[in-house]
Amino acid sequence: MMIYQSIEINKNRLILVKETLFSGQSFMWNESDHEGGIYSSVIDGSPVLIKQDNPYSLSVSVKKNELFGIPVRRFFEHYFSLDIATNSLFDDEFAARYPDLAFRLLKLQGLRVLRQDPYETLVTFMCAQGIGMSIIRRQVNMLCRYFGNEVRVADGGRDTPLYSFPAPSVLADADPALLRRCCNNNSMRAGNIGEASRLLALGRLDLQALSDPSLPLSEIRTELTALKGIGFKIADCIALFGLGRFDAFPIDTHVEQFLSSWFSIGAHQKGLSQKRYLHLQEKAVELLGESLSGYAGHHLFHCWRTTEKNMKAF
DNA sequence: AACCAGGTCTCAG
DNA sequence: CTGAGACATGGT
Repeated sequence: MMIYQSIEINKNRLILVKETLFSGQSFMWNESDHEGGIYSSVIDGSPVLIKQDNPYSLSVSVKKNELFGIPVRRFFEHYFSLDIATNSLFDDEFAARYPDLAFRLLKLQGLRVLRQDPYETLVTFMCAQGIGMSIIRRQVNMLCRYFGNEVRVADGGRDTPLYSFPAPSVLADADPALLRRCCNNNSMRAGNIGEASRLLALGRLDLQALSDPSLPLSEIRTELTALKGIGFKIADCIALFGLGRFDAFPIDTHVEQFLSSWFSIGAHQKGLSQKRYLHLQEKAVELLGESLSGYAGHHLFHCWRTTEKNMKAF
């Protein structure tokens, strides 16, 4: 018997975005014109169905009363970061300086950055080096398929198998050849993910401790970049998407492009050295404000990809 | 057919 | 500290 919970959200238009669905494990809200989107995932070992009933509300189906010991409704309010006012990510000064952009961003007020599982986020972004979203998604899907646990869920009429994201101890002991296949045949990446998983399984690295909101971002970055395969960008992504640090501002190839194109930040050089990365980040935070720069940056990221690069929705 | 994808590491200068 | 090359493969 499925327990059916309903969540209503502000008066924003909201739709599930599939573009950022790396795995079926993680996703984001987005504005869109169609309704009725349905999304399935495995959270805390349980199959979860999330459905858009109308532009203003979602419904969540899950067999449990609680996820991670938190009542389901409250969990999803946290998961979808409903505590964040997405209509004030960009202030009046920003709107005055960039009126056209501010207008375009209005449509994205439904875009929500999720508070996702730290380990899942870490592995997912370790899979995201210099390749397209489709390959990233495939890697994470394969990791779940081969190393996660299967759960079944009634999706409308049919019975679809879902797979949980594997625990650190599982990837820590994974068969190297199979792990490499799941990592786009990149043995270096597979090795790095295995090594990071081993450190976590052994307790040498504690992502829970890194979730402490009082930690300075620089300290989080220092801890994460100590791992092979994690540089500034991925460390900041883990902080933003996996540690709930909406003040973390990752700079990838798209962000670098819009910083230059829209805001004339860092226009004259190319290549992202560590020094330049920190410089661009400082300028971006100056522009977007300290506390939610990463959240705002994600709105800009999405706006750039959809309205300037004309990339597909998923 | 090139070139770009949610980069990072290594190694030379 | 900076720059070039390797890593790998699907999309446009």
